[in-house]
Amino acid sequence: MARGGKKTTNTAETLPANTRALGGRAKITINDIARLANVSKKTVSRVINESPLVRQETREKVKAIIAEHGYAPDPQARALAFRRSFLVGMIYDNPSPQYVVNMQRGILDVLADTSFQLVLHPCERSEATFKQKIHTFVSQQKPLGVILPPSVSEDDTLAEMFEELGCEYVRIASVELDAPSRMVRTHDAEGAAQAARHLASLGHEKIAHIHGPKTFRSAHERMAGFKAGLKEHGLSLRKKWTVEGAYTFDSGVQCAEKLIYSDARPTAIFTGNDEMAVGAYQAVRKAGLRVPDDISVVGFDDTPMAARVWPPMTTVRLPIREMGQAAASLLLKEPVEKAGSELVSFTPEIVVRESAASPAKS
Amino acid sequence: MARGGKKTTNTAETLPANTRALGGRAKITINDIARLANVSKKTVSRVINESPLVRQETREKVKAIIAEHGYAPDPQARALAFRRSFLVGMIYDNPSPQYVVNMQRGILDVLADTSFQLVLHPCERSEATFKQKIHTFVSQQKPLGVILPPSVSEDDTLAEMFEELGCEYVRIASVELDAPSRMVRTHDAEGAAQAARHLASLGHEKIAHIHGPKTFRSAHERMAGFKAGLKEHGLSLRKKWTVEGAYTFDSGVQCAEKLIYSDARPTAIFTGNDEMAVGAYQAVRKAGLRVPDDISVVGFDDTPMAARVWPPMTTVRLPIREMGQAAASLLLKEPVEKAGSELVSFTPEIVVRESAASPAKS
DNA sequence: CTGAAAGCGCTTACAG
DNA sequence: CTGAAAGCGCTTACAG
Repeated sequence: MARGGKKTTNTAETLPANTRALGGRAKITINDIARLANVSKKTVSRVINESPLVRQETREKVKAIIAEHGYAPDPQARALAFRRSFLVGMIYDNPSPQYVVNMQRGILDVLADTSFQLVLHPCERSEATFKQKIHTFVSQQKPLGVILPPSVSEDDTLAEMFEELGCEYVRIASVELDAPSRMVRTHDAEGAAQAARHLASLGHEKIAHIHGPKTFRSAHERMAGFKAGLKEHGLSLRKKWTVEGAYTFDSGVQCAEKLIYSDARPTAIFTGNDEMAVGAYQAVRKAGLRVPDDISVVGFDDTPMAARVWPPMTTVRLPIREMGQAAASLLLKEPVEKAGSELVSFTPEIVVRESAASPAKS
Repeated sequence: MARGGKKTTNTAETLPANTRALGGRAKITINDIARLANVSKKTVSRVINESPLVRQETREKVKAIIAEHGYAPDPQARALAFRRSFLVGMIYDNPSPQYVVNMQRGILDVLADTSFQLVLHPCERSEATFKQKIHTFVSQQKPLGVILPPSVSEDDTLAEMFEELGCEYVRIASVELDAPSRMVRTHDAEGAAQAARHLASLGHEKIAHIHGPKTFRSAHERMAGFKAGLKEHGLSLRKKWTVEGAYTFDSGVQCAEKLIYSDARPTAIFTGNDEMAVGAYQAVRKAGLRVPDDISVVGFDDTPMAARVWPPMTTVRLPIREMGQAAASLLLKEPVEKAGSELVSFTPEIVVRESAASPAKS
């Protein structure tokens, strides 16, 4: 048995002092495993990285010793040698906390049993240093990949930057912006069309829409789908009933108030997301009116909040957590496996609760 | 000028091929800075790490060259040499998404302009592998430190584990569990007492409390404070009006229904957190009753949701984001600086909105 | 105050 | 299928 370390002058007693971690017991390394298995560290490395170039027998022997000693390779050392860390970044500017937390959960579901960690990188597209900060983040941390929910996902120049930096990415968006292996697509237009059909079939004609910011592609998609749905019923979205919000609660309140206090008050409002829908609820109530008796409200996303407000909100469900899972799965798969596979996509579906009813006869 | 690299046989033209990152331009390293500044790499290292053992003149020269070339040391290489990464972990089991997202924001506020990254580590205290997973996370990733919101923060054996692993930690809790340098303390009892005083002064006598799970110290603190507040007004919390929830919306609905359909219906409910308060709203409405006309509801936390429900909720505000900031600041400060400083603490304050009113005369 | 040597724990590139 | 050498980009430990 080759028991000699590289420093043959060190006795077994003097070695541990060098190898003890801060306050911990001596940490086992690839060298220990190699010595115990009577192979080179390179072979251990091959086993760790699942290289096919290892004899079955050798592989099993090494694996057994790894398991026996509970050895796990050091992520920092691997990162340095690989020039790539074991981190997955989530880069986001979405203002809805529910959206953010659900997506995190989805990603974490997939990362849970891997050696990858989720690192958060919030940002502001309006900041001048927006891209530079992301560039610094990626070139410093060298994550395996990044996951981009809207609206960050919609920025093509950002995608090019990741490409140049050799960083994998998955874009979650309502438009097919990239190769299938880099996309999780949501059919927002179809979801919005369902909302339109629902309101139209309840008998509404005075229908308003509070859409998200123009900088979000989803805002355009949802509006377009909504218009298409109305058209099927011979209706159209009037300009005076089309208001731009910011996907935030406060903007929902303000936009809904604009509609409520206009000369021609609509009987139904479809909002670009649930946050704004809850804002609309607030405005309706402040005005002494009721949902849905006086004004019907339909949201988008089906965040947990939608079922918790009163009346429970009719909204279009986007499976955000599952989308996060899908994005993380795409990132972790080998390029070979996902090549040729079709696009991963999700079609939202309307969840009918109690915030939309037939308009009062007036 | 010493222009020779270590491989003097390489010409300037052949070097870049070795030093190019995946798809990127040649990356500048500590060796380049050392060569350009005409000092050893060790001296550059000293400047990076702000060692006082560098002559002012030398320091400035090196700093200028670092700035000129936009050099930033490689975090993975530093982590390997330091045996400590540039990550900050947030280890949490709090079921409230709003709480989680607000705390993340607070932490990120502080980490934003540093070289530290926030890594998420959700967990389940009920799982058998709970501690083992955290142990693996910490010993693998070697974060600079971890931030522990309740209820993870309340586990003393966990704190000991971090100590043994040589990992810094900050515990956010409603009880003084640790040294001031490792604690962000919240005076939950005082906040709950304010809720009690408020309800008592409105004239309520039949007052119920839906508290959080017994595994959360905050649940005990809030209940104790609430009882103390009631006592000041000659009131006491009756056992039949004391129900244990799980800090979740659903448990709030169930517990409130138990109270509503009991023989003796209370006129006011104080819940251990806002999630459960919103659940109580739901139960009240399902029963055909109104908040606050039939039953007053007071929450705890003042998450964004509290102001968005109808009627806007009276609740006890805990500055969660600021608590996250405080915890991150504690973690990043040098041990010397924070030693001797007093305990960082936050006292919650009641926010009076519209969900609590005087009970109807019956 | 400064530097040359050795090392952190892995992988790449090369050779057999 | 396997291994010895060199290297990833930093810091520690030691010497001056």
